[in-house]
Amino acid sequence: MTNPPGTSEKPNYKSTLCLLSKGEAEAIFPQRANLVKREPETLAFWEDNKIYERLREKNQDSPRFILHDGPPYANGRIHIGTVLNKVLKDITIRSKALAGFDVPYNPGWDCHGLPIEHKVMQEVRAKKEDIGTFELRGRCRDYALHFIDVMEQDFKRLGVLGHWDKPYRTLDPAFEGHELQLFATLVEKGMVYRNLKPVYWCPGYETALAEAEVEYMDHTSPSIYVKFPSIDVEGVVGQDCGDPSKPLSVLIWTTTPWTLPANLAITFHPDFEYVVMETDTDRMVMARELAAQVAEAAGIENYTLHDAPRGAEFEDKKCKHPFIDRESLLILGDHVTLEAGSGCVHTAPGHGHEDYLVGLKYGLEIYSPVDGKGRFTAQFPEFEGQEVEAANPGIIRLLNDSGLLLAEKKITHSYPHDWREKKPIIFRATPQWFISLERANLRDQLLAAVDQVEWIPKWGKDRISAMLDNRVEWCISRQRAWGVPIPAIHLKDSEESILDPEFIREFANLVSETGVDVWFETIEGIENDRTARLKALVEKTLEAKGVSGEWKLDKDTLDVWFDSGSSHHAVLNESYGLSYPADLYLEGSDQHRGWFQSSLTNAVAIGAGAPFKAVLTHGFVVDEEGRKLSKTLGNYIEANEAVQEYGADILRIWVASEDFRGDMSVSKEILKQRMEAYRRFRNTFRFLLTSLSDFKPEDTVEEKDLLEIDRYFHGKWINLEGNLRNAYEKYEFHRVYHLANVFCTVDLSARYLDILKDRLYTFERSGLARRSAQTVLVEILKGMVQSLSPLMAFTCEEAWQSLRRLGLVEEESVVLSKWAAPTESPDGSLIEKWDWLFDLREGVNAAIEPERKAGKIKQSLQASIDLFLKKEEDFDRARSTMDLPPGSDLASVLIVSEVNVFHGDAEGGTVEAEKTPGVSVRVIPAQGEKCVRCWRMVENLGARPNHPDICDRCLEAVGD
RNA sequence: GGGCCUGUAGCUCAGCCGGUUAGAGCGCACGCCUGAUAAGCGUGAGGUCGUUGGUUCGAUUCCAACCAGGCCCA
Repeated sequence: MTNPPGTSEKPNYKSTLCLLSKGEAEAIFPQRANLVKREPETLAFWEDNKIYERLREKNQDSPRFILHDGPPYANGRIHIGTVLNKVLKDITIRSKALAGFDVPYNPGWDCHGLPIEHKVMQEVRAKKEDIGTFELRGRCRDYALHFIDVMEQDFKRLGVLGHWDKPYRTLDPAFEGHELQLFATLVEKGMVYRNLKPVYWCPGYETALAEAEVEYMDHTSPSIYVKFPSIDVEGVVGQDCGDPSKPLSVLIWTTTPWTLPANLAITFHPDFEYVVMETDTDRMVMARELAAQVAEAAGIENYTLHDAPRGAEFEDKKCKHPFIDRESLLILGDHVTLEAGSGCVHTAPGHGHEDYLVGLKYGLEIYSPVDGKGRFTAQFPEFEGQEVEAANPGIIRLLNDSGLLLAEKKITHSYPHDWREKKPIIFRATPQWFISLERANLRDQLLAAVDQVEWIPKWGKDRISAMLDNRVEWCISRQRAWGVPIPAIHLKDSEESILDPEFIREFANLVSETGVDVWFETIEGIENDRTARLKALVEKTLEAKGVSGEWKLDKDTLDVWFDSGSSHHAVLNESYGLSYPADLYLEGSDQHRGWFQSSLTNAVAIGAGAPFKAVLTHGFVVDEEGRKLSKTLGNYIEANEAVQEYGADILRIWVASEDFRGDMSVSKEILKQRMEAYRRFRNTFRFLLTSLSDFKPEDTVEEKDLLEIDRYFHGKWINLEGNLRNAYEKYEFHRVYHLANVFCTVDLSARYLDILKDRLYTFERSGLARRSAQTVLVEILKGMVQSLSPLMAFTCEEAWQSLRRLGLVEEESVVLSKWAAPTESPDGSLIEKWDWLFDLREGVNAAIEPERKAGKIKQSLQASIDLFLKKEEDFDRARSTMDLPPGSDLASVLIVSEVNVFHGDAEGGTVEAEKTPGVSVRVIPAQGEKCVRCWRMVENLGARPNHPDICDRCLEAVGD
């Protein structure tokens, strides 16, 4: 190369370098991600080429890994929490595929239940329409199907692989059929029973209300203190409790006098201190802390308080009901508070939730002498037919007449109202269906099953065990329209509902065939083929039982947790090409109460054992301060907006980067940081790809011939890959992210690649040194792209396609690739030596810095380094590295022009290297002239007259 | 109020069975380069390890209480 005629500038030899133009580099792998545009293209590539289906086919003979999808509720677009969950599942699927498993994944949807019914009802009411259950269900179905569609698109956009063409949905006839078959088995085994339970009840509509249909509003009620005369409380309070001639009673407080007829007990707190308040006429038991309040409310001025035992001592004593010939049992409960009342709580198990629970514990009757219209029944004859609210004054009068009313006031407080009519509602015991944890040893079986499962993290086991320990029963019936019916037959002249296993099984078959709507059609008197079949089934069943007469079908539906809790039965079978049990359930930690428990209960109850071998839970998405996300707090991140703004890969990286066992923070700031990390990964891929543009598999250099530094970085990669696989194996995805990030940033970008630039650009194109580097770079790049593909699914596919165009990989998609058998672990002493050299390099860089600040040196290539090494072994290592072939020699590693090493103490002008004790560094400006081609300072430039400005090494590369 | 969980630099994470000046990457500041360039390199400043007690010769690491937050119940 010579100067072009007429110029006086030195030639720059740039065209002799192995450098790509910007355009060439862009063609290989664009620098800018443009994820929002490019990701859909990658998606189309996967879909058009049926990559997931081919993955299944390719691995069909491999061991299976079944991740059973917990069905999200189909009532809206995805949110950041759903993103978290689905991405974790996809990372799992993709990493298991890399590990060689066959990974079937059928996404599911939970379709029934109140939120949808609610939403549809609102629309119906807004239009003032009048529709029946059947019509309502049709609209609910449309609603669910619409959102399944929307969510499917959202999930796919995140890059989630799976059988989107064969999802499972709890509204599918096949699903409902399986669910009812499972239910039949439970009935057969005698696990299902009927009992009373108080629910919110709207007397106006004569219907049960869900909690979401209840609004709390101010309401004025009577506030009364009532004396329950002692039967045997005397024995507990002892002799020194005032004048024994005064009657002793237990004092209760209530704002619903009408529930007194249903009183069966009085609840004490086991740990509170109680007293006997002695007045001029009475002795009354109450909590010490509330005594003054009671006295004030009752206008009592003269009284004495006598110590009584703590609450626990009162257990099992009895009082007389104030106006019914019945006993009231004294019992204990932690729900008693000191906020108001007397500390002795009027307990009517048929009219309150906590009363119910404590009643169950003590085996009390769930008693409720109130009918569906909110009127007293014949069980309370004095007031039969009266509406309960209207009966309050009468009951108060009754108390007053018997002298058991201590005080009466009015109180305005928050009280449940019907959300439609805004009328006060009541709590009333109604017949419900239950699965008992007590029967057939179910609880013990559940706990034993829990023991067989791997809970990740481990505390999941404690959490679910504690819940099972405390759970008495599972109420599986709901008075709703949008659900799977409980197939019970009701005889007109009977209180009973019949659950017949045979009938349920045949009904289930009918459902699998024609859908569950037939039940509701029959209730509404619609006549068609299927309702005729159902009616015939009912008749046949009744006949077989020897019963006759008019019948009706019950209107109750199954709890939606029963739906999703049946998914193992409906999905993990041949119809989906799956098998039982699943290897993994992966959901948020709230599902210990929800899906994990309902699935486990249903599975164990039918004798199938736990439906999962392992259960993995993740935390919830919160903001940077650890607070929950909310639109009103302004910390809300809209999932689809984030995908549009940053791209799915950024969200995927975010999911991977945080430890999901705790809560996961998200904010714009955090996503921006993930974007920075993404850029680093992307630029590294790009640098590697462009450095390999002239490399062919046949250029591969054998391991033994690799330059030493190349062997070192190859070894570092092998170690890292092992660690990455291990992290995936343990579901520690955040370790994958952090390990890869550090490797990319430190080992590659700051060290290896920076050092390699000289070799890749200036050395002879097909010489051993350059090919040696490329050999290792291919390995690292392929491995990185593969191992990071579960995280950055889109970008890694993009990089894989670039590798394919360069002829460096075979498989059509990174999804179809597999991890190779683990490579032999690298030479430990080599690693140790070079780790030390890189520590030394930090000392050298630190020593150069002041020179740079002083303006004596700009690029490190302008420096010459003297190293003083005290230890002989250190000296030997440095010395031998100095003499390694170009590219692997110490000067190349330090990116300086010259290195001299000395054995012994430091001389003047040196800096101690911090990380390598016993080594001192002196930095001096390198002598000689700058080679215009490789930019090193060299003393013997111009060995050949026609190339006066380049060094010997460059001469070789340039040839002539 | 109860069960389970979380709390290390601005952010995301490491810190094994308690033991020398608590680490990393990002971000930030300053500087270099212009042959990864809407890139790359170097150096540096940031932490009373949620708080308070206790155990110990010694605690971020063990125990207790408390505070803040999360999930599930109530």
